Amino acid sequence: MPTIETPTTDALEILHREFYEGRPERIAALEEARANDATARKIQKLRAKAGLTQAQLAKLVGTTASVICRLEDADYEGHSMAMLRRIAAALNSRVEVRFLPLRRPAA
Amino acid sequence: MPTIETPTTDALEILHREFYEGRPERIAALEEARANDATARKIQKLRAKAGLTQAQLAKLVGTTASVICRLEDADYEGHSMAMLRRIAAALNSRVEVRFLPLRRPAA
DNA sequence: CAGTGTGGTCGCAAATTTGCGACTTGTCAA
DNA sequence: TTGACAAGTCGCAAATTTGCGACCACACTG
Repeated sequence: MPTIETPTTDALEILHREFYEGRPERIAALEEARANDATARKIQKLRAKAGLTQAQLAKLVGTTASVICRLEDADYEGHSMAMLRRIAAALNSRVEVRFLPLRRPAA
Repeated sequence: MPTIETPTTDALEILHREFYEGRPERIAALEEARANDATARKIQKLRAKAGLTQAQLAKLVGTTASVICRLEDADYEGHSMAMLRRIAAALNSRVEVRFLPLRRPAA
């Protein structure tokens, strides 16, 4: 156990230092989890904004509620552009993907 | 054949009026083709910017050149977030997806 | 010409996602 | 409590994507 010298009020920051710092593989996994969660919530938000239940959106998209539920699960790793586009189309939107420079972990 | 009254210099616009106007299904297909093409070119551009050949990027990503080639094909319809993220990670980037209001076909 | 490097196509097995029904949980109201 | 509804979980077959080798076309260079 390393001596902790920097006082911290943020438990998350401690965790970050403990498990991720200097470990690119873990950082990639973190980034991936973050991206999946972000996608899931965007779908959920878009559906909520349209005032639809999962079942209603499912019908619009041409699938079932359990599928929508899966897409809105933060731990789901299988997002495909095809499905995202179907969701978007049903909600009168379109999907845009962007490649951005890697967000630098707070110094 | 409808009489064309509005003079046009843009063949693409004529095509658009002929085949897509008022046909939501076709418009969706168009949007999809557009999105696939855009994604393909973003990958290509990102790779070019990094100064890599398809084979080199493939090695970084952990796959083969033919796979990269396929991803850069404008007609490829199978883009997945998982693969896009692998590409991004190899090129020190991250992927962001956004749902945008449907672009209104030019009035 | 032969040799090499880059981009591209095709086919097929392996891995992954989608489709969907069955079932559980939680909430709200009669 | 019962009924109804929204959300969520699980398992499995079907569909789709990925992995990868073999092969073609081109351009360039010795």
